[in-house]
Amino acid sequence: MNEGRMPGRPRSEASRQATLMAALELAAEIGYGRLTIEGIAARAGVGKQTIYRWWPSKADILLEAGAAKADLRVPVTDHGSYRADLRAFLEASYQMASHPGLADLLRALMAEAQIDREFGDRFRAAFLERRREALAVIIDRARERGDLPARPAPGIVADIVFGTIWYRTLATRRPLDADLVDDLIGLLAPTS
Amino acid sequence: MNEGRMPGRPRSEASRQATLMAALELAAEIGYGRLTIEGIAARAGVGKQTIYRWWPSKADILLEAGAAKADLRVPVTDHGSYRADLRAFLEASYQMASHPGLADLLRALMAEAQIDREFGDRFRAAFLERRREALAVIIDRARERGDLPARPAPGIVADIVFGTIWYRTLATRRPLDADLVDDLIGLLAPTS
Amino acid sequence: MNEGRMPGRPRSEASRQATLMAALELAAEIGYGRLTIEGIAARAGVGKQTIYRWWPSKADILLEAGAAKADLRVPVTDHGSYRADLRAFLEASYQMASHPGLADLLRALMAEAQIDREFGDRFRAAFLERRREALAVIIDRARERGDLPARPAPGIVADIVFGTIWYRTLATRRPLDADLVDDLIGLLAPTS
Amino acid sequence: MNEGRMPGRPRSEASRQATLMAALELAAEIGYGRLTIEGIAARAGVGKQTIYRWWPSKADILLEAGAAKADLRVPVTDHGSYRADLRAFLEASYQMASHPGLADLLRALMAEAQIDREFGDRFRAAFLERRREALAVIIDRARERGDLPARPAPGIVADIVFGTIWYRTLATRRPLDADLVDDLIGLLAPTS
DNA sequence: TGCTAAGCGAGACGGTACGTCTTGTCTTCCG
DNA sequence: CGGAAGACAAGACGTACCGTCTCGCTTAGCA
Repeated sequence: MNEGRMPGRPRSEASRQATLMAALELAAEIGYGRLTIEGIAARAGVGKQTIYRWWPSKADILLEAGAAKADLRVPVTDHGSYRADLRAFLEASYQMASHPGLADLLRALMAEAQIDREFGDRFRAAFLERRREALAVIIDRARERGDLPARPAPGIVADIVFGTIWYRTLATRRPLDADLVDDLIGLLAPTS
Repeated sequence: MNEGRMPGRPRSEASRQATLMAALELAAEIGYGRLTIEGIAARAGVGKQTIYRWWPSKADILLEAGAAKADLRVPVTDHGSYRADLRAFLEASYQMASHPGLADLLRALMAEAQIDREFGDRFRAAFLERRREALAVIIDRARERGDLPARPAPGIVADIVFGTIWYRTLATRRPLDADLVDDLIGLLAPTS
Repeated sequence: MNEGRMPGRPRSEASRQATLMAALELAAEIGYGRLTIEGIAARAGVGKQTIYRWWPSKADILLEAGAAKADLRVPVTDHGSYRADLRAFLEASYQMASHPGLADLLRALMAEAQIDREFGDRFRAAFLERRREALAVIIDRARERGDLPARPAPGIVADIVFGTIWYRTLATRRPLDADLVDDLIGLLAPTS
Repeated sequence: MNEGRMPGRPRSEASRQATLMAALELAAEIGYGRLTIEGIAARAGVGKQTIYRWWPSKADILLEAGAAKADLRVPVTDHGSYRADLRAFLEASYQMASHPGLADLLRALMAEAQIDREFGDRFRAAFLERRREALAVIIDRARERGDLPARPAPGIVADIVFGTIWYRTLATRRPLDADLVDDLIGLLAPTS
């Protein structure tokens, strides 16, 4: 649909990259709370209007920057059993949530999603739902194998898994650890 | 230690109440994102300085207002078994999270706790830790009864319980429901 | 040095004019003491920052507004004699000091010059010194004509002339009148 | 009518003195522009209300403090001639205006008199008119002696004398000096 | 000796204005 | 026409003082 050349000067990829980079750096240096559009524009050497033209809010800049930096796909390769698949998924997740810069970014985006409803919808679609879909692949595979416990229901497994990860990130600020992974697997994919 | 009268004009309880009330009302009407200290002061008929003198941020006003409104103690009365105690606790929690005004308030406070580190510490101490302590009472009672499963460890039970509740509140915006309560109990306090 | 176009949006002449006008009107209506930058901005339909960007204080706004309104050059045209030149100068001055709005403005600026040292320097340079220079032209001309009394010295003539005008304005609030003009001329430029 | 003792606790002379002293010291240290009633009360160890009970503005405190400190009567003792009386008066005046603390105080009070009309009336009555009356004594004595020039009229002499002194104080910030005294006497009380 | 009345230090109150910061829009010139 | 620069209107921020109002406590004269 986009193959026909657009009229006028094309969007500057350099400005886009500079903006995303500046937003990530500034957020890391001064924190999301003190992040401003003016600051990002100044750091990036970019006009403010250029930012307003392409992103609806500073949270959207970070969402795109985060998506670009850490391509957030989690491995859903087949490890032979639901239990092994789940362990791999959880360990990848806790790797991710343990990276301090990334954890700070996710905290800020989840916070903004509560305050700005419209960004919340975009964040859910662009991040939260993708993560649930990744887990859904594992669960579907287990169901086909006949490997999946009757309870809890698939959606509730996701609520428990992601709930625990997010609660650790947002409320206790302790990262996910190996003990918690073991306990979750013991509960959700028992051996017997 | 404080019973000796302080010198100077005593704090006005009327102003305190008016501020808390105004903050709750305005947050409900226009949302936390558009809430301002100026607006609260105007609605309450109170000087801005009076607010700044007693609360460090608008989130702290809402924290105190929420604590005053819904005295957040959850029932930890003894229902005879860990399973019954846990069910009562979860049902009370999901009652609370289902109250739309209260859920919005908690979302906003959890969001602010991510953005403002110092408020985060106060929020954790005044709300999150109290909730964990309530659950700890139930778990201790179960341990004394010999009613408590070996795994998961008590702290992790709390992470799973509160994680699931908060994830539903923050990420899916669907309240806790009876199915989820059943599944959680099935996992954490199995019958056999 | 400035002829090359500046980058960015140029200063809005409309905002500048509106600010000067609003300041003069408000000062006339409510008096200098009750004049506020917020009020000027509101009346002018201008952002506060636009005012702070271009003027260091409300007194400077009025100084510029006054300079713009009554272009304060006094006639120094040659009337043939020191006596006639001096009379013309004094009569123009007392015309000016008799205009009630202008007298109020000058009173306020002289007052502010006492309280704010830095504005005092600007006021001296932009107004008081210019007036002394105008009188100096008359005195120089008289000296060339051989028309100038030996005493008092030129600088002291200025102190006496302007001192009397300002004292009437500030201390007695009676404007300069014809009698005082006659007496000053009789003293400073006697006939014999 | 007031000689009968008032009921209630009498005014504290200690608080009055502390207030006047604190006002003078603070004005000298930080300048009239940054002087505040709160600051005076704090420095004096006095309640704000105690100040508001007795003085209508900070300028009135300084007016009373100045009057107390330098009792401002100028010598009007008879020196035998108008010329000698005038010289004594001018020299006493320029002594006064040369004292830097006092000059700053007078500048501030004259400035405030322009901005606050009601204080202006009090300042005129308590200070400016008294000074004119002192000069009037000298002029009356000269008239009785037959020593007084026909022109300028007595009131205009005062305008010229005080005008010159104040102009030097307010506009040029150079104190009155011996040359100016000589020239003024030469003009207003010529020898022949 | 106790009562009444006003002044006292302290400090919170409702407000106003400050000067700064940020937002999102606009207006210019350059490439 | 996209982009950098930067001025613009709007308005919230947190601070400083304002002038007023309670407090509990003197400190006097009057009973």
